[in-house]
Amino acid sequence: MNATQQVSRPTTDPPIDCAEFSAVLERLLSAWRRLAVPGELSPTAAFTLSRLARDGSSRLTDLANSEHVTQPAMTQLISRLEAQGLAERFRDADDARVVNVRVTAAGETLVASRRAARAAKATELLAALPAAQQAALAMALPALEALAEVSAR
Amino acid sequence: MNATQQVSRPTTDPPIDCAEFSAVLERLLSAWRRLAVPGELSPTAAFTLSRLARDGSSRLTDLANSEHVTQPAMTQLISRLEAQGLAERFRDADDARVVNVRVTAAGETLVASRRAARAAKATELLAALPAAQQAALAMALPALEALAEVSAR
DNA sequence: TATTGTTATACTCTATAACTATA
DNA sequence: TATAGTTATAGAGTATAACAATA
Repeated sequence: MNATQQVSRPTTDPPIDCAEFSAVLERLLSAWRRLAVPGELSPTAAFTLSRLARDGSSRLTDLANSEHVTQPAMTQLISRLEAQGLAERFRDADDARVVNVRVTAAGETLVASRRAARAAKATELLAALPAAQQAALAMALPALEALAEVSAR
Repeated sequence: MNATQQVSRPTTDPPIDCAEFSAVLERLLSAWRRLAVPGELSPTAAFTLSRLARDGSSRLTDLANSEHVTQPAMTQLISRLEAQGLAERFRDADDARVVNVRVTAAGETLVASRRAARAAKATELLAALPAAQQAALAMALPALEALAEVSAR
């Protein structure tokens, strides 16, 4: 039967154990959750604000979809962020039904400080790894970036 | 002053941009969070159950600490998992105050099916990357694993 | 007296359903 | 009539404080 011979996949034999990769990512996510800056922001709020800071303003509905929460939940989340002075609504010029959201200066400051805090933790954790593993991560950085990109849909 | 010469770090010059790495990881985790298997389990419940399945039984207090929730919150979470037949309490032989928790067979089944679902998603997403990037991720897998390990404290 | 866990209570966040305004 | 968003209400999950049992 020649089952040992890969059939019609020239060079694309699975070079990576997807289940293993998925499991590792889950553990990383679990760990990340724990070193999240406590207090101030809920996970969804943090990701939403971070996204607004990264990608610019966005429609309320789009935010709801991309964070996988309902429209009413996002309405309330944005209201909370607005009350905290971290984000603000503005009407759409073309369609009066639409509500756009953008981060405020205070929001950007907060996002930046949270990022800095996480980067500091990351520095500390990465320093605990042997140089070879650090190098492997450095080499995989573009791939991780690409994966985040394709996963963001 | 010779500031350009690294002082006492022979070969461990930062081989990786920690801020960049942290930012990418944040995006990746944000995306990963959304493709979590929906419904049934809260994030904390899922992580707790997954941990029990991976590392074996654990004290209630340790679970609370490792998931960064309070003891009462973990008490209730375990009660919920117990009511769903996914985990169970058992008393400690040495110390009658202690409550240990373990996953049930049903719990293991659920964890396994969730893992499989995520692995399937991972397979799909990874397949969208060029072979070179897949290879880079495969090479970085042990390092990611080690990072998850050191982050778990 | 300290530690382990539970119960009581209140608050935050989210979902579903019903509603308003605009297209 | 469909779409964008809000309001109303209820439920899940968590925290703080007070408590019970054991060490």
